[in-house]
Amino acid sequence: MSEENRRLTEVIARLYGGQIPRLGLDGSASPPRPVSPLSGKKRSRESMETANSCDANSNRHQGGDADHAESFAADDGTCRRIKVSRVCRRIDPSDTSLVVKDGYQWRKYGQKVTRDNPSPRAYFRCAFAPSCPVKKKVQRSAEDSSLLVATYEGEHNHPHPSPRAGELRRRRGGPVASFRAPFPLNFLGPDHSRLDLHQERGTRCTWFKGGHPPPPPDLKKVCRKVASPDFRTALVEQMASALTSDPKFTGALAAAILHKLPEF
DNA sequence: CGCCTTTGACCGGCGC
DNA sequence: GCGCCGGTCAAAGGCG
Repeated sequence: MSEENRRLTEVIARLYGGQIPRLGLDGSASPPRPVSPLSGKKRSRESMETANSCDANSNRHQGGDADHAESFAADDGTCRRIKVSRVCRRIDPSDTSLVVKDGYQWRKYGQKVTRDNPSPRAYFRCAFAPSCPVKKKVQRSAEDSSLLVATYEGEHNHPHPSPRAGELRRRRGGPVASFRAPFPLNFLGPDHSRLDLHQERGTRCTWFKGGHPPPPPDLKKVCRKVASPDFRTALVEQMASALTSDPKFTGALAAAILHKLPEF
């Protein structure tokens, strides 16, 4: 039996060896492909080991904020394959939330303490589309508690929601919502006209000129103005200024930089 | 009120 | 056959 297992393992390794594509950090390099859902509740441990084969790679790059590796796991001995990818992120060791922000919406359906790691492993399903087969496991690295390892199984069968859309989506009551930015969302353009994005919920952003009540906005004009290099430069400068003048932001930035510095 | 998280129970594969 | 273990379910409580 074990001999047969060994031979099967070799066959699988030959079949899938060299077919592991590399993606960018956001995993967006390949278009979404339909993926067959896991048949039954479990996958074989052999498949899991295949999926985890990139561990060494991931841990080798702990200096970075995130690492990404990817593999395919065979399912039920058929030719169907499940895309498995891993993402490592460095987080605050005191942060126990087990949340890896990737732009998608996830619904937690379980948490378990595993044998090989004292920190709990959280199980998430994609909540953006009910039929989406993608699952995510998040667990702190056993060696480095400041390293969060997210394992993605399967591929999304829906377009990637914009990062903001993911955050904006309300917990209930429909897909549209407002969000509170950490800095004022009204900008002075190079000609001292003002774009005010800090509106009440349900209203569109409007364009102020000279601080007077706005005329009905001409959306095309607004878009042209926002797209102009002058306005974008002014926008970046004001955003940078707003961020750097916020003591909370500079404090967090300093802490993040200190965290990255090697210890001597 | 409805959605989300938590958490103990349960299920099924695997090794002995 | 039994126990271990990872993964999933689902009831209960929390929260906005």
